[in-house]
Amino acid sequence: MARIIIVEDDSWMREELIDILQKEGLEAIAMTDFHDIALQIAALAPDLVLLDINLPEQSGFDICKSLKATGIGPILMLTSRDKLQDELHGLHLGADDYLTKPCNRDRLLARIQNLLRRFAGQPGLIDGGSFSLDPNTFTLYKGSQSLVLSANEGKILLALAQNRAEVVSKAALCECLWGTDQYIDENALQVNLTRLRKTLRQLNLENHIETIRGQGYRLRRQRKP
Amino acid sequence: MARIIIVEDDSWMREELIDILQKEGLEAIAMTDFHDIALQIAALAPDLVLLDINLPEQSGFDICKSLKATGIGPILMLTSRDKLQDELHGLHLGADDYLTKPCNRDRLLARIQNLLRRFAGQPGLIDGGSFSLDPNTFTLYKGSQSLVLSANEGKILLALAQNRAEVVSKAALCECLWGTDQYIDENALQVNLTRLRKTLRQLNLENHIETIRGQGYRLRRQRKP
DNA sequence: GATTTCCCTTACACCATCTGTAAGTATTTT
DNA sequence: AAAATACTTACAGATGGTGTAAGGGAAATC
Repeated sequence: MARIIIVEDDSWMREELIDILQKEGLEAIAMTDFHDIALQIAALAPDLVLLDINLPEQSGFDICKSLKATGIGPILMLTSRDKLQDELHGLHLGADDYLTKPCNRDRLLARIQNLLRRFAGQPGLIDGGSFSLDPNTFTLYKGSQSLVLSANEGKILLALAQNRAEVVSKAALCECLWGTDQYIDENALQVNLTRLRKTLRQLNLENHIETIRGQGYRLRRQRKP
Repeated sequence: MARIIIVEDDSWMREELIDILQKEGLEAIAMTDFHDIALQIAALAPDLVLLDINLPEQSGFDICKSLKATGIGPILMLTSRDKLQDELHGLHLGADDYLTKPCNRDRLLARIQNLLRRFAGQPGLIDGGSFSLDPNTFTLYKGSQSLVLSANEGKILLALAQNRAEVVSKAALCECLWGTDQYIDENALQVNLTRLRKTLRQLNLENHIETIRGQGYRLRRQRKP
């Protein structure tokens, strides 16, 4: 369950936000403005921070800055519509998204889900040496080219890329594909490996999966690091 | 073709970057550091800015700040590995991604493509009233739920959402589906509409597409704005 | 060098999804 | 009531992902 911290001084608005989030099964923690709030927030390790920009003590922008300095996840800023233009440049500096108040409930939730999704995949691409792999979408990047792998291809390549230059056993790969409870066939793995190799060839990634007879497979080290 | 502006004072590095980008079919424009560079960059309307952080005149971070203030697209920062820690907090404040020098060519390109992709979809979600629609992926958001529409469903809903509360003619929707050159069938449109309505029901979006007999269809105005 | 063991490839069938066609039903208008 | 318009359902083709099965190939072993 995603944990969301709300920083908002208007009590009515605050309650409304909590209500909206909790009804969607999100963990909502509300805070009012106070000194050193950024550290407190960071300690709670939220998945997202909902930050009002009009706070009495300090500007939401300052908090945003502090939060980002601690490496905290996505920040969604709230601002009133009539002040939008004044503050837009500030928002762009730190926030990951912003929304004007009053805001549509579903719009707010959509943005939140969007941000959670976007940041769920951090720390981002897996480095496979001569290519990169998005572990969430199984999108494979090489140079300016990219393609989306099928589920099975993605699982295998991810397992190999996560243990780069290490041998990964067939059993381990089978587990990646079908879990522990279900055992399909080592031949099925073999077929999927062939398919993956064929797909890799589309991006000129030939001979990148090395066979270690009797042990398993591993990614060949890249040519030029 | 994506236009990328490079801000880098080291001539060797600059040429290398230009070379890498151009070989990938990207439009590369290189600039060295000078006063008011941000305005010049903004005038070129780049799709991405590749920004070195160690510049003689001013810090890359300042440029980043100025660029973001003008609403310029994604910024990818370059920093040398040994100064990474010193500057990480700065990068987080403005840049959309960062990379350490020296960097792997493919890794650089992968990041660039990633950013271009991420920002291609701006300004983001289409507001459909009681739902939101990502016009690029045809992902439909309502509350915390979401699902991915098929291509045809997405095209229809997008056309309706873009003209919210306006009647969209069948002919216009047909054009959205199959273009001007190919005319399939109004019945085919009808079937796809039924399918879209059925899919919308999965998110409890009932009766959201209104039929205007003899004219076309329109999105019903949302209940609570 | 022959045999065995392991690895690889190919072709097939199944399933799911998306799609247009066609026929029939329901609703509104005249 | 009849006609026009809108809707629903079922069907078939196309595509893509998947496991199965059978056979070819390469490497190790004897």
